[in-house]
Amino acid sequence: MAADRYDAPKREKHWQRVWEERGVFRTAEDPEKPKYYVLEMFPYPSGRIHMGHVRNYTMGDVVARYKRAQGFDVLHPMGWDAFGMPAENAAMAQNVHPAKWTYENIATMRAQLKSMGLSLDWEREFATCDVAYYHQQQKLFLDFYEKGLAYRKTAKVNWDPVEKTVLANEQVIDGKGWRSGAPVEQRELMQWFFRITAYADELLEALDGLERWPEKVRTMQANWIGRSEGLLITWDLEGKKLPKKLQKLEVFTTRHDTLFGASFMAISPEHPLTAHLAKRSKRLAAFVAECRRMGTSEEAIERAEKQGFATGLFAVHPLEPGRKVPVYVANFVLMDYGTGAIFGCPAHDQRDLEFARKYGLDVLPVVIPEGADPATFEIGDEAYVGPGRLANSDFLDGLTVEEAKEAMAARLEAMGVGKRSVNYRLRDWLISRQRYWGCPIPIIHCPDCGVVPVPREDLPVTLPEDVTFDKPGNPLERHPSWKKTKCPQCGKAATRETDTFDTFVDSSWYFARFCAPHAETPVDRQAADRWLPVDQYIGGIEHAILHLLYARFFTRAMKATGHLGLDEPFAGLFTQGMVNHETYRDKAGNWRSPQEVRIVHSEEGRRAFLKESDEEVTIGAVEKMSKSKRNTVDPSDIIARFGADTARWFMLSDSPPERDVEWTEEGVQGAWRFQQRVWRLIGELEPRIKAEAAGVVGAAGAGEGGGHRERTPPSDLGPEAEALRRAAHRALRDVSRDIEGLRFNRAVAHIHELTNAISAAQKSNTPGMDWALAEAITLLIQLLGPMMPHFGEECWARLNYNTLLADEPWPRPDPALLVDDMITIAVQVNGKRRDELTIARDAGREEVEAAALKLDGVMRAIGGREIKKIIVVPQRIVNVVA
RNA sequence: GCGGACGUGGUGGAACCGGUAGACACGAGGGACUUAAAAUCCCUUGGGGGUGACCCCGUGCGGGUUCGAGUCCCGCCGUCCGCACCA
Repeated sequence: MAADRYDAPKREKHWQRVWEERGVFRTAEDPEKPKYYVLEMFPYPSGRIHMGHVRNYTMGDVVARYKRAQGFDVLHPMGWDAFGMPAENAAMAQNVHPAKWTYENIATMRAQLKSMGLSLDWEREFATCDVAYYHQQQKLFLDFYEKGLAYRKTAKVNWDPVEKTVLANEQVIDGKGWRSGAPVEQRELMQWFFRITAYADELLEALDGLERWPEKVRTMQANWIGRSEGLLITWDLEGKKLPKKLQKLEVFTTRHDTLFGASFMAISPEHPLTAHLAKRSKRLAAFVAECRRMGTSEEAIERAEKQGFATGLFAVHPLEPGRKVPVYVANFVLMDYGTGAIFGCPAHDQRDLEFARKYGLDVLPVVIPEGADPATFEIGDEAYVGPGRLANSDFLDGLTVEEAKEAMAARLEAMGVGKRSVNYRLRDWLISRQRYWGCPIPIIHCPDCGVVPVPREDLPVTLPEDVTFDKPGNPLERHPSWKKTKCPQCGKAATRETDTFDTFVDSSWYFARFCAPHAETPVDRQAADRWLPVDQYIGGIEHAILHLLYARFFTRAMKATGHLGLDEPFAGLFTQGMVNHETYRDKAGNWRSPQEVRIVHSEEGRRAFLKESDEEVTIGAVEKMSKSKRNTVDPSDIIARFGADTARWFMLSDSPPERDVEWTEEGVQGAWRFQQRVWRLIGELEPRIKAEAAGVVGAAGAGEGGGHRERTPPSDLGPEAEALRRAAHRALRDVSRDIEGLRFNRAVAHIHELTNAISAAQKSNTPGMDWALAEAITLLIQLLGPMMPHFGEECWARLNYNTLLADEPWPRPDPALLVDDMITIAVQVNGKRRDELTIARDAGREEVEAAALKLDGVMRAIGGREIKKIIVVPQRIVNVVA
């Protein structure tokens, strides 16, 4: 037996070499064929691949191989999202240059990916930190800048005073820098932005057309863009002398129907009016400082109590000049949404209600729910936000909320104090990073000419290599000479922009670059027009919002600058689930890795023990693989032990791809056993199907030319051989359908079924069985080929085919074998299944009824009662109502 | 709080348009082979009852629509995810 084991790790290297030598997966660029672009989100070169990559790239590879076999010209490239902070962190920690660190990681990970046997076109590989790539990105930036899609403005940033650097929100923990631990300051810095808000509406509307995107992602993006229609209302201010600019206060609202319920105004602590007032009030200045302090911590803001500061100012109600409401500075009003000022209507907004209760302000209901009495309707602890009719509201009384909004908007617009307006939650994309390991922003600052783009002929602006990471701050900023240059316009001494791009910029157009990765322009228009959009994009749900939204924006911006001819980059999107694993903890409370643990199945269930000491460890929750919980499994270990095909097969088999999968040793073993089982099966069948060589193996092996293979079965097939043929062709239909729909777990189940059918049929020696077995096993190998590609080749060769399985066309089922003449349907009595009926597929209603009523189980269940009705659903079910 | 998804055996999960619930796999139990183990093969495996053919119950809980509901509708309970003072 041992001799008949398939030695996966050894044979996999062989087939990888064969594919590479023959250039099997080089993109054909054959205009005769229909194109198919399948792309997985490219990895960050962190050092080693993890199981999440294995899952992601296996799925993409199955699709790529399947589509190739279907006759598509497939583009399936790979690259590296190679800029970013970890390289700089490594530089600081280990004194290694970010470039060296990054390219070494890439080399390691490339080798790991190659060991997976992915059908990638490696000739198109690039890293975003390659000068050749970021050179093109700088060109794109200049084009965007000229179109007004990139601009500079001051913005508040999280500043770490020790590291002397800007921190991303997620790097601020409890108001302190994640590395330094120093309290983070809010600083105003000049920053670069992309004008993504210019496309807010378009990005939102186009979501409807993305039919092959998960509903969930579309919803998330829609919420992120957060469009709301409302009204800008201008109020006059009284009570203090104010400079002219500040005498009017503009607010944005979506509930202008409740204007008659207004009882206060609130402005943001960062509002210009606040700033003006704070100059004359120490107490207000202190209040503002307090709000700012709270503002640095995301958590603190969450449940912070509503607080206000009465300014002494009053706003005049636009429709009732006699009515004046107090103006507060309030900590819950955001400066960067709307106008940074609101009017408060406590009866119909929960926040306003809490605020009003705290400061003793009026709560006047103006929307009355259907059926309630306006005279007695009162607001308690909860604001009423539902539908109803207006009351206490002058000309709006009796109108519905929608009608009242319309009437109010019309009235205020006519008076010149209202303006219909659309607001978005989406803000412009801040792309400046004060870091070294990123694409330099190709701009020069001249004391006389101001902001001057680097002339195109001077591109690329490359990163200096001689940088140090021993001090905090941006190495580009403190480099002795790099930023010193001359103004391209006036020739005077000037400085380079030292900000680099957010790495999301790099990943926003890489899919377009893959179409022609060596082009002298960012995108080769002809290649992009052929290949884009990406037909199937596969990646993690964590990129549902930012990466995918930025890529959608980039595609539009690149269209506006003539680089692309389409709006949406990804026609189909699939988001795969995570890879999880059990966690283990020893008695001391330390996390233990799966490699250190032995699992025992006892009567009380599963127990875990340390291999080294036999100490029992507690089995904890199944969680996402992470270094901190030590519940990771290294793909290379698995590949070395079982082979890549086993890892791939397991990744596809257990869970629906969009859901999380739990990596288990038992599951891997099961996958490995299945592979060995098929191998043994072929070994056992070899003598029988070799005898049929002329009929199936030889004839099929001789087939050439990309079409599907015609097989002519012998005319004397017995019923058992016929049944096997049906099972095989059904499996072919089902697996094809499941791969098409990315339901890999179901495809695997159907392959198992076919394997079981072959195993069972193997025992039979009835007429034609040898031929049917040869056909079934051939189809089996073809079906599992995209999932276990090396093993597929090995089996294909063993079946004496003289082609590469990777070059084989996908087989087509024989339609005649997919319909049965005789079918078995259930027969119910009063909705309960009592028997089943095997009958000719095309039997008529009367025939079915008569046969059903004669069944033992049916007669017993009716028990002599009167039959009221018989429902016959052809080829489905019979239900006798008695 | 708002938005969304989901809830099926010991486990992961199947079940198309409302039509035989539990495919397929893992795990478990029993048996064969073996000196023994591993590997492999065979049988059993939702719960309960019956010698048996069979019968009853069963898809988170409670109702409803229907000849028929895991699937549709209403109301709960629970889990997960996203957003979170967005005016």
